[in-house]
Amino acid sequence: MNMTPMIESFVMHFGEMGSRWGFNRTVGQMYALLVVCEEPLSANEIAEALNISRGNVSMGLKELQSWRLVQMHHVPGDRKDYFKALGSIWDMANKVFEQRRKREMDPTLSLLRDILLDKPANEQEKYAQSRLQEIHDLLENITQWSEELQRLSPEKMAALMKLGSGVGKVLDMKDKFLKSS
Amino acid sequence: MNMTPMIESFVMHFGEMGSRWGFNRTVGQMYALLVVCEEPLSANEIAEALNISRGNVSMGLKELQSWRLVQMHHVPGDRKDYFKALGSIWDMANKVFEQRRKREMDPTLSLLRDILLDKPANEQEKYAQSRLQEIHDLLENITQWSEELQRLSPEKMAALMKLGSGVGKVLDMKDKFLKSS
DNA sequence: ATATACTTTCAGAAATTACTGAAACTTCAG
DNA sequence: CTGAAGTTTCAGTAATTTCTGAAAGTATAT
Repeated sequence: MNMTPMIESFVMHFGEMGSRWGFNRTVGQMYALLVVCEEPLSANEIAEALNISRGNVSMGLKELQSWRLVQMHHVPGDRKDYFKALGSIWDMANKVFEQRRKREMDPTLSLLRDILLDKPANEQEKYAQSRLQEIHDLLENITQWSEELQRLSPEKMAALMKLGSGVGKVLDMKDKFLKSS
Repeated sequence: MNMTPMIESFVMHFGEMGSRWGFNRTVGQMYALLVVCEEPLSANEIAEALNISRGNVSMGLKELQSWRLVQMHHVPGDRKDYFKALGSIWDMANKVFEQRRKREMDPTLSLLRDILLDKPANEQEKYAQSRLQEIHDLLENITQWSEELQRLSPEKMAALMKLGSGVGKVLDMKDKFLKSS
């Protein structure tokens, strides 16, 4: 597995971005490589192509598998494990969103719920709770929304995407529609 | 400025989350503190409350100001600068989304555009480009969407949020509406 | 001008996070 | 059962990121 310059530039870039998207550099590179390669790759091929240690590849693949972004493949008559990116790009985006929601919102939401159950002890806490309530409501809304979006069929998702700058219009439409019925 | 246990637990948690949300721990703590405090705080008060260095506070405030999440305040007859969280919670979420979009999607989008302008040199690159095209389209859609959402008025935003699990229904409605007109 | 009260900068220390590679483990064919 | 071919783990090291604090900078009142 040797990468053409085009593929290499993408793989390296994806590695850099990886850290911003919630996985580390090498995991990002590994995933990028598997996405652009049509045929499955063995762990050794990955390590070689990316020039990283075999152990690191093993851990990275484990992580990608736990996120269901990558699938193991067995080639008959070969003892090696082969790996391939799983699902459509939209699936992968979904997975990333889901992971991030779990790590970035759920813990905060649960802390906020706890705090909001307490009685405010003074004026300062009273004000604080009112702000926390706002944050809580917002996070809960975003969570619900993203769960809803995930449940949407790919076709509906595509329709929603295509709506693009028409979201506002649809809201208006909804009002009209409700009134007229 | 001494924090009650309730406030402290939120501030500390927000600090931990901060790193996941794109700013570092102390910046997260500082912002959390300013959000729950009704009256503006001076840089020294912040440093003292959070037990971090004065220099760090200065850098953090600079960052928060550059994101327009925090506003400087001058109290007449006092030479100190005072700081206060700016805008509604929704504004702040918007800022965070915008920042992240800039850091997490724009660079990738621009790289992908460049790569997709090149002619594929072989079958391997042909396949790679088809996957990259998918990623490109998805990112472009998400970008457009989020820009659209940002442009929406707070009221429409609220309406959209309240829609919650009704997104699917609105899509159906849109079809019906289009047909009937 | 100078003292004072405050803010900012930045080199280096500390803390965190990621990576390596050798050793332990697993699996399977003969 | 043994050894070959493969995988995983994890202690130690490397790289990166964050934080400190002392020094330099700025503004104002007198």
